[in-house]
Amino acid sequence: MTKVLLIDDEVRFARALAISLRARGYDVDTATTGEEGLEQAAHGHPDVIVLDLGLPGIDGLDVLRGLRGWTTVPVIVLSARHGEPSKVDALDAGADDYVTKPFGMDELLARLRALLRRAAPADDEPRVTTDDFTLDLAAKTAAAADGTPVHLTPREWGVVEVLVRNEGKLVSQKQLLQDVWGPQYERETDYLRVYLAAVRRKLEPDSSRPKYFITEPGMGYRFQSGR
Amino acid sequence: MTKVLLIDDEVRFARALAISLRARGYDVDTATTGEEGLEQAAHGHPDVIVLDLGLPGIDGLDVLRGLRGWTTVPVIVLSARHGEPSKVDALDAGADDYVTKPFGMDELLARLRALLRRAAPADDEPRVTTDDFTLDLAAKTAAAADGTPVHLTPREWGVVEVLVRNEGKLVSQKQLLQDVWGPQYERETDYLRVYLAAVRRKLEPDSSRPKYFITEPGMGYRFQSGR
DNA sequence: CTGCCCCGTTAAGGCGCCGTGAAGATCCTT
DNA sequence: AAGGATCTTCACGGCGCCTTAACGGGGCAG
Repeated sequence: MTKVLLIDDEVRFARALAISLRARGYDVDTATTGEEGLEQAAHGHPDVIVLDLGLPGIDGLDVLRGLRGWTTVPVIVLSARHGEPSKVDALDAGADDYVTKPFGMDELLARLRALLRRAAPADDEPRVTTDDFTLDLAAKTAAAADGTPVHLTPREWGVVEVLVRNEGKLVSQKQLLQDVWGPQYERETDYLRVYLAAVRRKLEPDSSRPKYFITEPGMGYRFQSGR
Repeated sequence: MTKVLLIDDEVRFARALAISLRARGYDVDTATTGEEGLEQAAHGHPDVIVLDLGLPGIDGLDVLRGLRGWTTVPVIVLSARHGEPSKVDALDAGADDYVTKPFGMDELLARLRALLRRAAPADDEPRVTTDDFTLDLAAKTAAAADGTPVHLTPREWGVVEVLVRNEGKLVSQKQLLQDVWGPQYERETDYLRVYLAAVRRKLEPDSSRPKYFITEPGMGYRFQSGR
């Protein structure tokens, strides 16, 4: 299900929007401050973010920049300001769209659809098969070669998913930590050692000699399916 | 260069916009009817299309649908109509953005930038191939001519990456040390000798007679891909 | 011819990084 | 409130990478 993160301090408006979104089959997270928004963005992995610029505390643009430091998730900015400079600033700070209040709910939803259509293109096979196991990224299920299901915890899935989506490519420790745990965890390399060990124990035929989840010392990790 | 196709029948407006775009380094094609626009879209391979809905003849929405039948090129729709239904229709017909006239030129340009940023992350392969080896800088993989993988350590990758990104150009020892080891190491020329030797041993067919990683005595090093 | 500078080569030492097991903390369900 | 599953934190041992040093060769100038 598509998950929308809504960052807005106007509770009444946010609630109305959340209801509209849920009625149309979206999953909705909400945050009422910039800090909370950044936190939830890292934690909840939304598919799109709706960000109101008129937040108390942190400036909305700083929230946007904080997001863009580590993620390319699509962002629609809402604002009561009509001034053109603020539009340009927001768009150049990394926003994908900018909607001025007041606006029609239907328009916002249409812009959401347009953005999701663009940003989530040809979702090719979220399915990976090797000689020793099968992964279905969409269904979040894993199975050994003989078909017996393998259970992975959420963190383990996070690690596996990032690596598999970058099959063959090296994923730096920093990027892996940012994608799975969030931007403020980029130094916790301990986690990676522990979770790579867990993933290997569950998926590799010989976890002491990994075939699929390869360590590149000092750089990061790599998933390779064949060979 | 980024090419913009501008489909608009208001000649004065189109001309002004074209001038603004060209001044900012875009390549601009123009069309004044829907038919011409479809023709040019097929013929000119634009990177983004700006489409005015208020065209004579063919309805603007039909132009949009005609485009979406065969291409996913980003489209920004312009319109004088303020009605919300038309926005929703256009966005659902495949438009990526919808701007209502009158609007500021800066806003349109900012929306153009945002859209291009999202739609064209088509990072062309950062891949280098020679007769004796291939390098994939993004994936951080190296392979010999016969396909057998070659393992490079982080420092070795650092050296190779700086030299390859400056293909053909001389890179001074100081710059190489600063880029790979950091500014405080700019005098440690010992490192370069050791690591160039390692890189050559792993990549050059005859490491005693380098073809690719050339020493310029007293100055620095150079990577050349052919000959 | 000879001394110097610069570069290539090799090897050894030490340290940082990684894998592993386990225990405490935290979250979630019953 | 209790129990299990999951996440975080820590310490230890081993291996690979980085650093450092020593030696030899080639080019150049005196």
